[in-house]
Amino acid sequence: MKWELVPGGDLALDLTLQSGQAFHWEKTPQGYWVGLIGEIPVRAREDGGRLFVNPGAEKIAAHYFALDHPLEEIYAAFPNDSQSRQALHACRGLRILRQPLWECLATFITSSMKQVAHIRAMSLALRAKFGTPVQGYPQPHVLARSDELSLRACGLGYRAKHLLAVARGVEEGCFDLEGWRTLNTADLRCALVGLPGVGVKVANCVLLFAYERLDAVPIDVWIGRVLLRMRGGRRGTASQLARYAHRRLGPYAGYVQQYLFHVARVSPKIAT
DNA sequence: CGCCAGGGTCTCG
DNA sequence: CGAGACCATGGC
Repeated sequence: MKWELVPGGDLALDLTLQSGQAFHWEKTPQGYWVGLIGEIPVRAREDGGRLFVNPGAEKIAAHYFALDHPLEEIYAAFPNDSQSRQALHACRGLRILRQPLWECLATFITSSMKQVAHIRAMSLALRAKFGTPVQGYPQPHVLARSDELSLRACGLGYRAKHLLAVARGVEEGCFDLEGWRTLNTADLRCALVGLPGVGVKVANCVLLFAYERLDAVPIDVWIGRVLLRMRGGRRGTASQLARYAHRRLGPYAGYVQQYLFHVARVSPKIAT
């Protein structure tokens, strides 16, 4: 099997693909990952922090895995508390992906009140039922011509209505996901929150994982617990927690959040 | 069986 | 504005 080295280093591929950003990658018994970047089939493996992919996929992989993110600068901006430092130590090389807009938005619309394994199951079911021959994430126009019952058959439950409505809005041109790239983060968040089934949390996931807004902080139940501990047990409203996270976690708050999230989720019992 | 999950929306005070 | 009910599904 042929492999090409992708220039750039310091990538922890397992952590990156297991940290609840993208849900369709699969690790083979041979130890490499297979998946799709958009519609392009890609296999990838990591050795000593360096990324190797199938010939021809170097460019798209470098972009998707964000090998250009300045990790040392990001780490220098990490907050200096024990939780953040421990998370950094445990997750060094974990990168925030640059995902295609639609599939990121769609998968996180289906994510509400679901565990990571369930989100993966729904994503795979949608790809199998509606996807292209290579089972890329079904495009908006495909879902737009479907119906709520067919989406529910993929395990979406009440989320089916939201996904269908957003797919139809994108297809009709009401929701210009690509055009919204030029908006500043606050305006972009407002635009996303205007979509059915998209609240602040899902909007921040899409801001962070697809729109390259590395200061966006999705606050789910796990990060909520982390912030609760950071605040010494003091609770707060959603907007209070958001302000606190932004101030406390710094200019790359989204990166810090992802490291904290992964550590909390993988080893929930370890209290620091 | 009860509890929980990378929540959003609507209603009521 | 803030709290609570409700929404489906699957794993444990």
